[in-house]
This record gives sequence, C-alpha cells and structure tokens, in this order.
Amino acid sequence: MKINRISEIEKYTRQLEHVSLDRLCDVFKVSKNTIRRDISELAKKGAIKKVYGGITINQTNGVESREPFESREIKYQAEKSQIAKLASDLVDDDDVIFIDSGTTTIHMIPFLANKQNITIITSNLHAIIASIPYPNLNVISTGGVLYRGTNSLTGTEVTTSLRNYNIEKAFLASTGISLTKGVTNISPLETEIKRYLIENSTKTALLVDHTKINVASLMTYGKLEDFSYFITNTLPPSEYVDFFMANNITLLTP
Amino acid sequence: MKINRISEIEKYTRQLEHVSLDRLCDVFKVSKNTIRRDISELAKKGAIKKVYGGITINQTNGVESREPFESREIKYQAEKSQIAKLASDLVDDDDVIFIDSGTTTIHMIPFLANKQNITIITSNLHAIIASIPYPNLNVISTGGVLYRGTNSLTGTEVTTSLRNYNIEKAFLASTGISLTKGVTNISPLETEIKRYLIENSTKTALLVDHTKINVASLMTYGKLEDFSYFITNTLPPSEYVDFFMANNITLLTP
DNA sequence: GACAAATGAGTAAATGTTGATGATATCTTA
DNA sequence: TAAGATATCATCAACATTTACTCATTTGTC
Repeated sequence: MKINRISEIEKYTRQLEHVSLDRLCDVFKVSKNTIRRDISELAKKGAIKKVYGGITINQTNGVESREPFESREIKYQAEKSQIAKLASDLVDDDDVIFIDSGTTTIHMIPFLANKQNITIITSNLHAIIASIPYPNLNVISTGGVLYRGTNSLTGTEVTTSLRNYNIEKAFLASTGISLTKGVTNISPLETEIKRYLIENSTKTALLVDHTKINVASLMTYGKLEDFSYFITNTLPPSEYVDFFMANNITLLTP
Repeated sequence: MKINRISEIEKYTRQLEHVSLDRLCDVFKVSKNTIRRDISELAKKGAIKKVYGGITINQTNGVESREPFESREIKYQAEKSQIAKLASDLVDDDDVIFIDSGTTTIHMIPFLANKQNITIITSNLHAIIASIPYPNLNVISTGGVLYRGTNSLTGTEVTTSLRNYNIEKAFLASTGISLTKGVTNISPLETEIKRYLIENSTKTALLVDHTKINVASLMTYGKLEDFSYFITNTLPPSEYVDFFMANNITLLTP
C-alpha cells in the first residue's frame, strides 16, 4: 500500500530527524525511484523537506510554522547580561520579586538559579519561559492580554493579579530616561502596570543599558527618585551620578 | 549526508563550547573547506558564531543557558495534528474559546490562523507562544503558578481569572478516558480548572488520541456525557461509539 | 481477465557537494 | 610596525545526487 508506506516514512523520519534515501530504500524494501516519488508527495504537503541525499522532518506539519519569537534582539546581549547580573545580586533567598517586560530583565533568570526559594511574579512571557529549566524558581504569571510588542501580558487583569501579592523588589525596564522627563516608556499599555509597581513594591530597581540614557520615550511612568537602585552597564554622565547621590539612589555598574 | 554532519557539528560544539576547525576536520573526516561551508550555514541560522580559527556556540554569556522546553513530545505528532484540525473546524468567527493544557490542543493554533476575531483564553504556555506569530488571534492568559509538568499555569488564580470571561467552547485534554472511570487526568493541580470549564462553558470538546482510550489516570474530572464533542484520530471501540450515540455526543474522527 | 495504478529500471541534463589551489585578510610576535 | 604564520574566501574541476523523462513489469481492483 503506497499511502501506508508514505505515512510510515513520515513517522520514521520524525523519529530520526534526517534520513538518507538509501536508508529508506533499505527499510521499506522499495527502489530509490519509488522512495523519490513518495517523498516528493510528502514534500509537497510540507511534512518533510528534501535535502541533498535524503530528507529531514519539517516540524509542526500541515500548516506553515512560524517562529514564535522574533530573531531575538541580539544587540547588546553582553551588556544586558552584565546589568542583569548586578540586578540579581540584589535578590536574596526567600525574596518575592517582580520581573518587568523587556529584554534586559529576562537575563536575570539564569543568575537566580542557585538562590533559594525565590518567587518571581511577572507579566513577561520570556521570563516565564526562561524560568522553566530552573525548578527552584517559583514562577507566578499575572493574567492579561497578550501584547505582541513586548511579548508580555497587559490590561487591567495584570494589576488585578498583582494586588494579590506583596512584592519586595520590582525590577523594571524603561525605553528611555532623562533628568527632565524622568523614566519613560514607549508602550502606553504598560504604563499603568509600572506605576502600580513603583507605588506598591518595597523596593524598585531600574535596569537600563547605556543606549537609553538621555532618551525620552512616549510616556513618563515615574520619576528617577522613585527608584532605590539604578543599574546600567557604563558610568552615566556626571549630572546623573550627582542626582543619584543627592537622592539616595544606589548606582550599580560593572 | 551533509545535513546530518551539520547537525552533528552543532551538537558537538554545544558540548565543547568552542571548537577549532582542525578538530572538526579530524572528527568528521572532511576537508577544512567543507567544514567552513557547514559552519557558515550554522552561523547564518544563528546556532553558532564564527571566531578566528574555530567556532563557539551562540548563547547568552555568563551562565549556561538551558533549553526551556523539553525535547518535545514528538510521539504521534501527525495524529495530534489531525485531531486538532477537526477541533479547529468547530471554531467559528468571533468565538471565545478556551485551550487546555496538553500537547494535542496546541496543534489547533495554526488552524485558527485564518479565522476572524477569535479570542483564545488559555492557561497553556505553549498555546500562548504558538499564538504569537498570528496577530489576528486575540490571546488572554489566565494568571497562575507555573506548573512545569505541563508548562501551564495552575492554582486558584486560574479559575479566578476564568470567572471574568464567558467561554463558548472549551477544548479540553485528558490523559485517559474510560466508560467506567470517565474522563481522567494525571495532574491533580488541573482538576479544579477542568471541572470549572465543564460547568461554565457553553460547549465542551474532548481531544484525545487513540493511546488514551480505555485508560484511567489518577483523578476523574468529569463524565464522558459532560462533553458535546469527542475528537480522536481513530474510530474508538464500538461500546464507546454506542455510548456517544446514546448520550448525544458528536464523535469526530478523520 | 481487463484496466488503472504503482513500481523498478534506465537515461541525459541540471544541480549540489567536495577538496585543491591560490589570492587575500587577519592574527601574532619580535 | 613589519614579517611570518595562519585563517578565510573565491574559484574551479571532479564527482554524486536529483530531476524529468520513457517504458516494461507488477500489483490491486472491479
């Protein structure tokens, strides 16, 4: 039965990831010619992909598969990781922390791996996913509507969820800070959430890389003096350093 | 096969962090030229990074990065996709649906891509992530505690969140069904959620593959007659078919 | 038994892969 | 900083695989 063999080829390939034509001929006891006819049908419906010398499986068959996360923001990865390392040093055993949306904050997760009894509350999908491999991290997701701009959850459900928890330390991100405009963000959807956290967390830390300093984005969600910690990867201009000193904000840089 | 060697190079490099070209030539018994071509493909898709004299794996620096999702449950992918296709045919434009945890239900997402104004409510992390590439899907996540067994959200927050929404169709999974024990599940954490959905959704569909029929798992969360639709990949034993007929349950198979 | 579909075998032209070679770029160290 | 060593890249010829054919034979169905 041809149809039978074709679906067997698909299963077989799914198990082995890639298979050579010779192997398929051998396994299914048919000529190369027939295997070729079979796989061109499979390739046409997208189940497998032809490669030179054999075939490979095309995951999520049937319909086209798309990448869930964009070819990720790989700019300044090392810098972001440095910032996140400093931020994670602020986390003590038994802490309940909030991790904001953004690409810097998620770098904290691996650095939290060997602390004890950490509870992470987050609306950041990346943060949840990054936490999966570390079973000692207790992760609580807020509810909310998926916002594809930052792959985070937004809406009133987020603050409603947050009201259930006492957050000791909130690690917030921002798309721009300035002495005059304060702490700003590009997405209005997240403004309410960030404001709530500034109001209701025992301590707040702001994580921004050097490209965000002296930048004003769309909406101001807080003042610089609202934060206990300011964490960045290079020493900011002296007027910022003075401001932090004057306002009792701890500045952390590598 | 070239494709084979390339994926082996990736695995090999992942183990050793960084490898010299000479070493790769030696291990894979091909010329430097070929290795170079292989690694430039790997570099293009971002798996590795070329350095002078060799390659290193691409990872967020500092600490080791782990795979967020297990080497995925690849068994019966085709069958699960078939089931999910049938399930998605039940979804009409403007529907509000719930997608349960489990590996069958998430296959529905790509099939929902070309429907209009669908709202998906879910506690299944995979479902949220799978929805990201399809902007026409409106996705609402319940809040809750990350449960690594199924990569879903659990706890009282889930049902609390669900109370906010009117769900028309709930697509539920199960780890085993039987005529005597009803619809059962292995994880006690999810029982409450599933019961809530049976009670509060206008219609409920049960998606199970052939391996789950005549299996009783730890906890019973509902009766077979609680469901409007039963969707599976092969015709179940006749006593089930009779039961579905008698109880006005629509049976869907390919 | 007749018919249609599927299979195996073979062929030439097109295309993909590989290792050798030499030109150029990059690193090292004196 | 210049020289020597090494790595990278581009090009080419040899070889392997694929494609698109044709055609005889086998298999399955009515």
